[in-house]
Amino acid sequence: MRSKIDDVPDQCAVEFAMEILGGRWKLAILKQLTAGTLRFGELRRTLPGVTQRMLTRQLRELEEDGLVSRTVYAEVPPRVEYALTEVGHSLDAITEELDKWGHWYRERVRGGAARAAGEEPG
Amino acid sequence: MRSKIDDVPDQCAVEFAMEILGGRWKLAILKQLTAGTLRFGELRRTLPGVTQRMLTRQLRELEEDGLVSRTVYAEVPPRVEYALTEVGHSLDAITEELDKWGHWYRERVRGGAARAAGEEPG
DNA sequence: CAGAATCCTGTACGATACTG
DNA sequence: CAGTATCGTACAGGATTCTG
Repeated sequence: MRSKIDDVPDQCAVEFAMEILGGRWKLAILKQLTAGTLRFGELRRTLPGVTQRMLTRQLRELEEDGLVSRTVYAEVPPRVEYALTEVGHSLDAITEELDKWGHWYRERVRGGAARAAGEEPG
Repeated sequence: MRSKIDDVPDQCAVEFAMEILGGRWKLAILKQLTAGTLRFGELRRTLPGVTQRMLTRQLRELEEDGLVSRTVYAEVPPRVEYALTEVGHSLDAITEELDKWGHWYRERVRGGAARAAGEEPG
């Protein structure tokens, strides 16, 4: 999913953004970390669907892209903490809105899709 | 990518949102349509990377999810217009911010990642 | 506890060709 | 023009096991 867009002109920055934020868990991870630092296990517990493998991989990619920082403590048992970098925090508003939208949309479809609109998520 | 989350509790709405908006082109498509109605070919031209097949599929899914409306005109040559529904428009702010972020991030990585932050995208 | 290693599968996505 | 129909592949994502 990375480094496919290089020569693409300016046109669609959303496309480019999705190269970074694509993947099923990325934005969810970022959302969880907006609240603050989390250990690997904690993060895992907040995302019931994700496996360790996927969580590890996505975190590594987010780290590579400079959105997440990874701090390893030389202790036993091991402790690894993840936090948003400054760049990562630049997405706080978006993940927040996405969360609200997801909530709103879920209620909307659960409650019957064809009811009168009027209450927007944002 | 659809209908995997059913029994998942309220916890992570971002995860749920990505079930709807996941896929490489969904959000880019939605962004393009914020400006207004577009024909299939027009839409295709604004997204240089996408194939007809993928564009068709993603549009169908967006239609199923009630984010996009599809209008077929009984003409020859055929004309099909796509537009955001009201629900689709509820994502305008998000796609807009995502676009700005993508732009900002791209400049950031292009210009050298380690420069002093301070100018946020939003 | 936080992972690395290994193996496996579904499907997202793509290229090409054909059609009303 | 706006699709469908086929065929094919890469990789996202998962299950399980092993380790410092």
